Amino acid sequence: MRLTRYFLPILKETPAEASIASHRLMLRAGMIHQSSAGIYSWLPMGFKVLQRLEQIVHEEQQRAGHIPMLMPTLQSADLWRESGRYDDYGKEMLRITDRHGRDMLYGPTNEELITDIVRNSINSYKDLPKTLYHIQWKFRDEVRPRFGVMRGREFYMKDGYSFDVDEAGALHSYNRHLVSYLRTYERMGLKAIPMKADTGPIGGDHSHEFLVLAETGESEVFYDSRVLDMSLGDCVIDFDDVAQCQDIFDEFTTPYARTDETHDDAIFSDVPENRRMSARGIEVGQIFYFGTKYSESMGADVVMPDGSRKPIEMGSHGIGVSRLIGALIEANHDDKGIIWPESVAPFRVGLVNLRQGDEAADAACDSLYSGLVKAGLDPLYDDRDERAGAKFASMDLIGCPWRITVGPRGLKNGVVELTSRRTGETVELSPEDALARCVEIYADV
RNA sequence: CGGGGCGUGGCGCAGCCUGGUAGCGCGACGGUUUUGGGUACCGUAGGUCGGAGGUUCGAAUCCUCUCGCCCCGACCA
Repeated sequence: MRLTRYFLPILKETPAEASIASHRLMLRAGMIHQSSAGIYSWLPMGFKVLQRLEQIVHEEQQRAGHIPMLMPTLQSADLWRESGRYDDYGKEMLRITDRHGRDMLYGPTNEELITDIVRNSINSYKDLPKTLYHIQWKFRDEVRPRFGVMRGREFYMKDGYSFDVDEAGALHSYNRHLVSYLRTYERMGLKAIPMKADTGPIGGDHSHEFLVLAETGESEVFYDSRVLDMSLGDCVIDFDDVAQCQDIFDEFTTPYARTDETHDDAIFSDVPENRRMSARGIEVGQIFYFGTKYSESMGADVVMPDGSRKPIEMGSHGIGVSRLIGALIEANHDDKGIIWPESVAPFRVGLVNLRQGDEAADAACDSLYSGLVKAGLDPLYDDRDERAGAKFASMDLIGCPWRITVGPRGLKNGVVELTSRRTGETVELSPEDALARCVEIYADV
């Protein structure tokens, strides 16, 4: 993309309403525009990042064997009356009446809808297990939306629902989700720690929240510093392998890691003192096995081999996709701007022409630009007639992980510069080598 | 839902207390200049001062109501 043809409304000054880094930087980098409290338009740059995250989530979900679909945002109140949640949910649920006076609502989540679909089409134990998911906009009418997309009223979320015959199957689904989430966050360059979560009125042991450590996080967390060293890395995972998923689950959930909701000082004190940490965290996902709460109240059951009927064992599992962008920026920025991890960068390489209009510089940039495009590196070419300082500042703000700088001075010696946004390190290379180096960097991203 | 704050050109703000018909910086536009980390200068355009009502000869400014937004807390993912 050539910057002169793009829509990137960069702000030089910080808008007054933004108090935390991610919100400030998203506004300044022209990623979002507030439409009303907790509701945002996603401008082209922000939308691009959102799509990158969405793509990773889709790939990892499908890798784990989960099936994509799409449910509507508007739902009928009748289904929610069946489950009993229409009255329980309170004012957070946005209620709407259509022209015929029917009660509708903007979905804050989709258990009822998916249970309705499944009960209509799944009748036998032979049809299970299944995990269906979608990525769709949700609305929760928060009392106090804040921090930009971190706590919006409208937000984009992947929510998946697992359906199993029995508890053992449901627990495998649960473990499988935990493993797939670990992979998902790792791919995004994020350290998200699974922490034992409160299961609320339904009870049970089986809920974990995934927390990204950040000073601006809304939850207080306590953990054994050992969790920070754990990663899946290149581990090959067979998501149908019950034992392997269980092992990974055990490995990652054994060290102490809890939010203030489930924190227990007595257990925490068993952690060696030098590893006992407390911090703040942003919740970017949650998995939950809740058994038959909805299948019983809504009559979703299957016929078993012996001819009896059994309510389906269910779980629901969510990743806050729009919130993740906030979390990513909180975890990856400096005073100049955003520092995108390679895997989620809206543009993978920034190309800066220091002397627009200079014949040699323009030609070198054009050639590099088409090379980068051909290599699938999705470059952003700053071809504005601006001074070097302004171009550098813009690139630093929007956070392209790599920047190729082209100017007459370097070209005289046959070189351009390749700079890492994260380290600031610069190397001089021939244009061909700079391109090759970028291809190499992104080879396995 | 309790507490606090703010609405004035696209953005950041001053003016309000002590009423006299709106100003600064950034940005935009036109020019000159400059050219490897947000260049300097000259000029131009752009505002029913969130809205409604009231007081007054006169309201951005005072009073009442209202809408919107932000922050702290409680709540929630």
